[in-house]
Amino acid sequence: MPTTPSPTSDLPEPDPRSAGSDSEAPAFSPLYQQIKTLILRSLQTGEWKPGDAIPSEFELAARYRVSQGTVRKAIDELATDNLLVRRQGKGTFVATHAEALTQYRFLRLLPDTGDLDGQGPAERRIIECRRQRASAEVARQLGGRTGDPVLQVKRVLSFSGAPAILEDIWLPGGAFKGLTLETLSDDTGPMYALFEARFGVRMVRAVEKIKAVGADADAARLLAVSEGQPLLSVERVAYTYNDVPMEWRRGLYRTDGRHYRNELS
Amino acid sequence: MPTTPSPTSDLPEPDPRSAGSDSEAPAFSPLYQQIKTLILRSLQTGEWKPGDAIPSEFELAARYRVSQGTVRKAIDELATDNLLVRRQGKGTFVATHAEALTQYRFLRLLPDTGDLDGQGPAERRIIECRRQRASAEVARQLGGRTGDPVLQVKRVLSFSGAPAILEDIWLPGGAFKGLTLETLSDDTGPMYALFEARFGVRMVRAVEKIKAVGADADAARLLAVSEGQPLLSVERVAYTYNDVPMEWRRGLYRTDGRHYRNELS
DNA sequence: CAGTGGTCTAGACCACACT
DNA sequence: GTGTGGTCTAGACCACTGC
Repeated sequence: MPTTPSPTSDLPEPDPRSAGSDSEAPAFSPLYQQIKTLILRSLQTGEWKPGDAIPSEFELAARYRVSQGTVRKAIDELATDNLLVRRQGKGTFVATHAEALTQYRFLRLLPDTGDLDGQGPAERRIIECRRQRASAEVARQLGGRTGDPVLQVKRVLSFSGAPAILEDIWLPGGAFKGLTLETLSDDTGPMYALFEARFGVRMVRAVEKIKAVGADADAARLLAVSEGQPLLSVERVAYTYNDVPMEWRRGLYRTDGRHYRNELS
Repeated sequence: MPTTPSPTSDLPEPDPRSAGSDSEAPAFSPLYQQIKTLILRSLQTGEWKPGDAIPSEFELAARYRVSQGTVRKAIDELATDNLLVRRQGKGTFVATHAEALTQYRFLRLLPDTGDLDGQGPAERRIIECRRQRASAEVARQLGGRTGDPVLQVKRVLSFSGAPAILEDIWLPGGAFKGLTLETLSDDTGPMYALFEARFGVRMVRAVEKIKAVGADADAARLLAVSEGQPLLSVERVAYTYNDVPMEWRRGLYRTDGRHYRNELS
């Protein structure tokens, strides 16, 4: 952490409270919301990277010229959104997929028996990894245009030797320059952790559409089931900061002996 | 709202701050957590019912002999858990399933096309409604004992005349005395709203296990699909306040033209 | 010990709803 | 206007971490 306090140029925004004139409709926004936006911007630009400690609440308060309590409220909300992690006595850190506790946070497939998590990390087998042009469908999901360069990865995940998940993954080519079959094969650990470490892309949020489908010939072969067997189809769009889509994937899950767990509230 | 301030007997707990003695390990718990527990208790006992306004923050502060800010923090957390709803200028209200915005909050089946919600309310057809003894499985899910009285409801939900969901629902008999086929048939609107209004049971949280299965003969007939067609199996345990299980249900969803939507974060 | 986040308070003022 | 929740501040003190 720098010991020198931030210069005032760190505060491009004028003090919103000075806009005390009774003008028209200034679209009131609470200070802490604005602070939240500023912190988000620093996350997005990579000023603070996943795993890093961000400046202390008092430092940020000085930098943004607000009280510590206001910074606190902003951080509170970012922490409940899982963008930041607070650790008492140590500091506040940028959340990451590279920690034991938050690993596989987006993988909801669990064994039916036993309350424990997913029987250790899965074995990965890459079926395909190639660069190509986005189809209309892929482009739409990734918020790009048909023909944009994209990277397709197809892989099978197995638990204790038994194939369980077949995934087709599309990534925007620009953000993942240099991602190759070797990069993926050499890596152990969650794919999203690799994305953070190598490409500075942190997945923050995802939306899934789930259906029951019958296995087609390809899926049946790769998942070692008979054609037509019911599989869970899980379509996911994953987003980085500020709701920018960065991945589209379709998974086919075998759910004999396993289930997709979801919590409603 | 009562105009008389609460007597001190409303505060059975001694002021936790007076425990200043350097005793062993007092299991430190923040004041606002304790307030949260007290509020939860009033929700559980029905002192404040779904839809009711709870006392203002200042009233509660006086009642619990803490500052308004501390009550606020307690309410904040209960509000983010969807147990309470804040409405600026009006008050804080006990959350309910009987409002347009929170209706069908636990029903995640949406049409594939169109971003709008579930094509209007579903048509309900009750197939079965009978009292019986809990099987070992049902008893385990409801936290009771084999042989306990339970109520089973079996029904089909249709959208625009097309059957989409087949549900088997088990409820603890004690809490739902007087629930009959007529009660269910006469009611329009969400089942969980009926539970609140008639039995004072508010569903707060639920856990679902999702699988892909093939339709059996019964399901095929009731959902108008061919036997073996892939269906989404959604097993749910729903809880009231304080994680008391109050419902176990298994749904079979047709997912041709619809999907189960889930958000990860 | 110093530095960090966590709790609690008290008071001022703003925004919104109702009457 | 009155009463509600919503924001912001300033300061005191507690709890945890690591030197």
